[in-house]
Amino acid sequence: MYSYLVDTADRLIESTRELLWERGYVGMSPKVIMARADVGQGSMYHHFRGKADLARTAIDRTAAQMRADVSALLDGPGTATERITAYLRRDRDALMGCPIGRLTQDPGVVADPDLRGPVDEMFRWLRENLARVVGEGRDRGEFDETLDPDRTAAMIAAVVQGGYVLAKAANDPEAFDQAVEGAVALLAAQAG
Amino acid sequence: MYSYLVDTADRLIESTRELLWERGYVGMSPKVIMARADVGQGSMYHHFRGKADLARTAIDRTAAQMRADVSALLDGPGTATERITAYLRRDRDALMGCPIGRLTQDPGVVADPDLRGPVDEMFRWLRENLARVVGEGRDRGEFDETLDPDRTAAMIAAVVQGGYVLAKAANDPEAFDQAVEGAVALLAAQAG
DNA sequence: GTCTATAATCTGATAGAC
DNA sequence: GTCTATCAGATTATAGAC
Repeated sequence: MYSYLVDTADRLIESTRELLWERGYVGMSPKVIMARADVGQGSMYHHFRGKADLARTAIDRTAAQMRADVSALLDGPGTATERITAYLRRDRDALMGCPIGRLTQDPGVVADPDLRGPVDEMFRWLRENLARVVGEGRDRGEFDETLDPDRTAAMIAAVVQGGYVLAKAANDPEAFDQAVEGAVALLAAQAG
Repeated sequence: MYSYLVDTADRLIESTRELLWERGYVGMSPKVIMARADVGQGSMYHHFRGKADLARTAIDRTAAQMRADVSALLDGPGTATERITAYLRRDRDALMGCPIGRLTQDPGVVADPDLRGPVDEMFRWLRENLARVVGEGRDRGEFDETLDPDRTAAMIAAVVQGGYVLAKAANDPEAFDQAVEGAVALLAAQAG
């Protein structure tokens, strides 16, 4: 796997990113990371200090990618309502869950400030950007004046993260869609 | 710990319940379960077949307790709006997260039908009951006729589960409250 | 940079004595 | 019912040769 990636460190990082998503920090081992990257033990400990170092690098890369993806939607064309709806309805594999959000349930991540830090920053950034768009919509008269941007932003982010939980529990992506559409409908009703 | 519990099996179950909540299935080991319960290895393998058996028993007990707690709120007094708000604002240690919801992020639970089953049933039950109350509120004129009970129920359950994710990411219970209050405000606006 | 060897500890059990 | 002994394999590295 990852044979298309020439760089050894790069293959290790991609392997770690996938495993963090699939199994979390406590659920993955250096051995499995190396096997998936097709990299020997000596190479791994040459490029990284260990499991935590690899995880930190992988989390940073995933967070950066997510910021770019979300920015494209929230700063794209359309009204505030349209951009928020685009974020909510964004194409997702609901059964995979959120590669950053799942880390909040991981005792190994929560216990290590170096690992929790990027997760914290990511959600802080997300909520700020959602709140900004909600505020824009409110100022343009799309939403009621009384709508609180911060709370609404937190609700939107929570519905997405919770939607993954429902989908995984039911082993059915439809549960995610139901939650998202429930939120879209309430926001639309509020706008009208 | 658990010295007040006379029964050995009971102490093992309580220990497992706590560890599943704190560390998840892949993050806990029989050794730690036994140490916390102050029970020897021989006793543990006498009462249970192993880690999975213990976890199954612990999850069932936690799910039963949660059903009772939620029923008390949803089937209690008050309008539909009041009961749903009571569920959303229910006293919680947001930084602890949901003892059932966190299991959906656990590869060891998701991979084992015996362990995922009770989690699936719990959320199915929760969504059905929330949908029933939303439906009652709609029929009584508390909510707009166009409000979809199933989607709204999924949204409510998702906001709670996602609220835990935000709180853990920020290491601050306030994030949970923000998400919940965002949902309460949207539901209230819908009612008006 | 990559390889193999080594190691202390943990994991999740089984076996059999008491 | 509870105890200790034992076990094969995983975990998370370090050491030193190549």
